[in-house]
Amino acid sequence: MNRFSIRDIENLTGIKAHTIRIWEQRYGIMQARRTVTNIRYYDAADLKLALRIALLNNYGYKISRISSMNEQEMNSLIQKITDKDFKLQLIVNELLEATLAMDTGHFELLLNMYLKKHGMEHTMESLVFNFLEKIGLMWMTDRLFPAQEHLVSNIIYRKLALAIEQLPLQPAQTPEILLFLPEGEIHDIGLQYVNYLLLKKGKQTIYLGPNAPLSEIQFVYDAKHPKYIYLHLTSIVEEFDGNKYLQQLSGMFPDTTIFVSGAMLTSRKYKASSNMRFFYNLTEARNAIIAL
DNA sequence: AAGCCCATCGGTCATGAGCT
DNA sequence: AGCTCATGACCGATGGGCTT
Repeated sequence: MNRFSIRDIENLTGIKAHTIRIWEQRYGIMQARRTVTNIRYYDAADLKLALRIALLNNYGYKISRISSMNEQEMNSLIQKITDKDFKLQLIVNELLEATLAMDTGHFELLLNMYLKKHGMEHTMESLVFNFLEKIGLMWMTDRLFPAQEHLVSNIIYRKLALAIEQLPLQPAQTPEILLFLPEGEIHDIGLQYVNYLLLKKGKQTIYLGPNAPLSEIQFVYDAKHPKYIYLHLTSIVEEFDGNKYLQQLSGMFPDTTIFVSGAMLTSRKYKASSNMRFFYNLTEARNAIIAL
């Protein structure tokens, strides 16, 4: 945990592992410590530096130039660059560093600054999802303590809840869309964000949230008769038979259009029933759902 | 301007060893 | 056994600088 392999660094920075080895060899940067069996490993401080180097390198700085800089030079150079994408990546990196350091104060400060400047939608779509993608990568490979992930996702969740709270109350009408995550799926920031967008558009929603068993869906459905159902599948648990689950769901609510999103749907074994619409990423799903 | 040389960068391949 | 990692050799693309 919080100890990274060269592959982790590759995934998080986008620099190929071999290139990292070559840079280390040729320029002496990103020096790794080694296990007793000579395998490279990196800590949070190494990752922080690697992210900076990757950022500058992507921006066009030659590695020979970067490797000749000391930390202060690098920092002042980074501060000078005003390119939008560069700034965004920089903040994503800072969020990542704050997460590893469990510096919730700094994390919230960064998030608040961005929210104030860009608003909820832009913050979620460009900053938060970008950040969550990297966090997800670390989470899936056990590079992050669950507590570290929880601390920061709670902050994001709180911002969303506050934004929802501040929306004007809608007059009661037929609920249009039921949102939930299946049992075992606990990461509902994306779902809550879709909920926020729908509410903002004046749609009625029923938000069942994460970890919702089918019996509960049935119960709520019978009482509220939503026009649409939306669910997102994030993490694939070994025991979870997605196809069987989706077929079951489709059979339970044959007259309701069911929207499903999640990267796992790209696998060929998943087939959408006639009342089901698949979306391979959250952005597509979001756009389709708010257009309802 | 065109041609050439050379350094730099980053990619592939082969090989041997570690990991699960 | 099959994947992952480390290393070295080599190769092609690029670009700066120099000569013709």
